[in-house]
Amino acid sequence: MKQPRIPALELVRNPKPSANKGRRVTSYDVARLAGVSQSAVSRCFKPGASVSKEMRARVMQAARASGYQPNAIARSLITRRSHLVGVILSDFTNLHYPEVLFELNQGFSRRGVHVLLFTLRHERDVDEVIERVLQYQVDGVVVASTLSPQRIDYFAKRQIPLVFFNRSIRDRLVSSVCCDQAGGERLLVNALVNAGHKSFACLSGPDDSLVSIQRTTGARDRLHELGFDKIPIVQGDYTYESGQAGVRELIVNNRPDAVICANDVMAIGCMDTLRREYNMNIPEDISVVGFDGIAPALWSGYSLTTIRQPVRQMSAAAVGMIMDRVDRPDTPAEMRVFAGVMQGGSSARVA
Amino acid sequence: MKQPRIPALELVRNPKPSANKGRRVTSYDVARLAGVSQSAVSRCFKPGASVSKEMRARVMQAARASGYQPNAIARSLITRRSHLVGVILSDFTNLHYPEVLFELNQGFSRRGVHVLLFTLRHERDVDEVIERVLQYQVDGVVVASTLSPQRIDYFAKRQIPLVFFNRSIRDRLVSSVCCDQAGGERLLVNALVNAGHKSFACLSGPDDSLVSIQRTTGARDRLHELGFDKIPIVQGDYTYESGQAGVRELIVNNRPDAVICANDVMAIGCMDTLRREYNMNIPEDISVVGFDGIAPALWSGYSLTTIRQPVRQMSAAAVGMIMDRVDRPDTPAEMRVFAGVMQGGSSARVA
DNA sequence: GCTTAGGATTTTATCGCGCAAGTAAAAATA
DNA sequence: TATTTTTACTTGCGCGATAAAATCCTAAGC
Repeated sequence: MKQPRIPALELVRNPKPSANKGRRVTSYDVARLAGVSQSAVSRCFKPGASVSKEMRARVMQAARASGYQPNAIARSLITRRSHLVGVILSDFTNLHYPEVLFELNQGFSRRGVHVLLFTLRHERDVDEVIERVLQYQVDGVVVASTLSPQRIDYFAKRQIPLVFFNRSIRDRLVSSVCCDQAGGERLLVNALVNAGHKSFACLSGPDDSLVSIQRTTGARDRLHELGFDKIPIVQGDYTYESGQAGVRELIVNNRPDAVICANDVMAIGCMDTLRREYNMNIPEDISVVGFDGIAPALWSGYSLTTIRQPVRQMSAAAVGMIMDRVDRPDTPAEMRVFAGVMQGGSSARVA
Repeated sequence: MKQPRIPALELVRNPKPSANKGRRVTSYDVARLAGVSQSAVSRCFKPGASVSKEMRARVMQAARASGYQPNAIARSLITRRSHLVGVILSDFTNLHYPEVLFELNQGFSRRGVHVLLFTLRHERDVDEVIERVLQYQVDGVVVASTLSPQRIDYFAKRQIPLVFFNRSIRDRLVSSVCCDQAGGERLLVNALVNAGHKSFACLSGPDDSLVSIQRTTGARDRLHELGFDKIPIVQGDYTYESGQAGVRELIVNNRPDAVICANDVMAIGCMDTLRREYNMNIPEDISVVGFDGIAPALWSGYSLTTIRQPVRQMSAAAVGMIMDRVDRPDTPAEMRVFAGVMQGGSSARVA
């Protein structure tokens, strides 16, 4: 049975075209204004669609006149592509993360994808946050935190691209972009040992941080290989203050001639404390090395010897991996490990 | 020829409930699993809806079993509330912005609203970026950049809440949250003058930055009031390097005994250069002051005397203003100006 | 010259993405 | 029976994909 043409639907939709205060302008409005069908408007906004020149001109003019902008939300419902990605980071006190976020955002933005940002106060909040991310039908998720295996399974089953940033999972291979933490530490240790340092100490991050463990054990293992045993390790939490507190403890108990810090911010805390509270000269009296390569490490007041993570390349890789898997969902998981590069400074005597 | 009605719609929708690989779970799926209607499922996820205990339990169990999460995109289409806000910031090299972003994100997150992040390479890109933000039907926009009057009109007409962060518009009152830039500079100048400084110099930000203009003219005007004329001003761009370059120029040409920097990062660049290149003691030989109160200003290596912007309060205010206007669109525009607080350090002799 | 078949192109009509609001109906309670 | 709670049905948010219809173009045929 044939439906009769729906009468005057347009009038019902928008009783007074002039009084659309606060109302959104839809493609119907533009269609009516241009005297064409709604789908014609739709095709005009889709690159590569077959539209005649006159039609496109007329529609575009009507669109401009009415201030029409396609509704990305409605569009994503039908295309099943939101052009949204979730980025989940822990905190910003570690100055490394803002740099990562900036690069990720730039990378996605260039591809017409937008970043939905989530920051965690504690890594254990991640599961609750993930649920909220997923409700927005993001095209993918970049996460700098660990996830439960069930959660990872869920992503796999739903075929939602997921890339870990500087995290990897023991049991299975998941897509991730990492910096070679242990390798970086080995570079630092080699340089310190070659320069004649004899007693070492480590300042680690929080013990639920995999990155911290990788770095600290990387350094310790290499020291063991080179014949240095019983390396004292003090635990910090990546903050400046914990760098200060940690080095005080080390100075009192161990008086090392090289302090290996699990990140730059703590290394900077160390340096300030060594100079101002213990009147030590760096690197003559003691060497300090960090990890990350944050901007302040380059400030001439510190000139920190550290391992710079190639943040730009790593971010570009993460973006690329997400987008590849968006286009072809069966792309297999891949781990990409980037070498950190030693950034010579003057906070350590190195060979 | 007329198509026959598609039969067995549910079966077409999801041929094999068990094999829904990659397919989204919808409220229909949950409804079928729980043996209820789709609207019942919908109401179970709406707080305050009238649903019997047994029904809710059954639905929730089915939801859990199938891994159902409501589709926020589809929901927002009908409710006209996306629970998304756009945050537009310029760059991250100024370490102040990550702090702002973090606080904004926390504030919105607590209210169940999510941040869509946009960063500008140049402030002039803002119009293009705004269009993309609006396509996502954001509930509001927080922007730390200037906007054209037409664009502001557009927001007003569409009744989209818009709050400027540390920007205000000359011609009309728009909703904004600001720090009292000039007032902060006056505090600094007063303290410097009282401590006996005689020759001053300013290091400004880029000349398209309203904030920089407000700060630098604020300082200069107060100096004029106190009888100090002809204050040399060197222009920087808020970066560490421009702080270094700027102070070199000042030392060669003017040799001031107090340098007033338009932000902390430049002030830090100044300090490092004065100490390392000119062997000067701070604050004995020269005083340096900044503005913002970023975390590194508190590092004991700098202990910068500066004006701390109350970032947390300002962000909370911005969040509140957006949300108020979301709930009641006719809330009038309001400008909230927060006092910066002087953060005593040891980078300047102050009274 | 005009007409028309046949194909290529453009345009229109319809449907549904997933959900929630409104309304009508049914069940439970007073 | 009258009232309240709970449930089911229908519709439409705004748009894009699809298929159907309309239009245009070309060239053969008279």
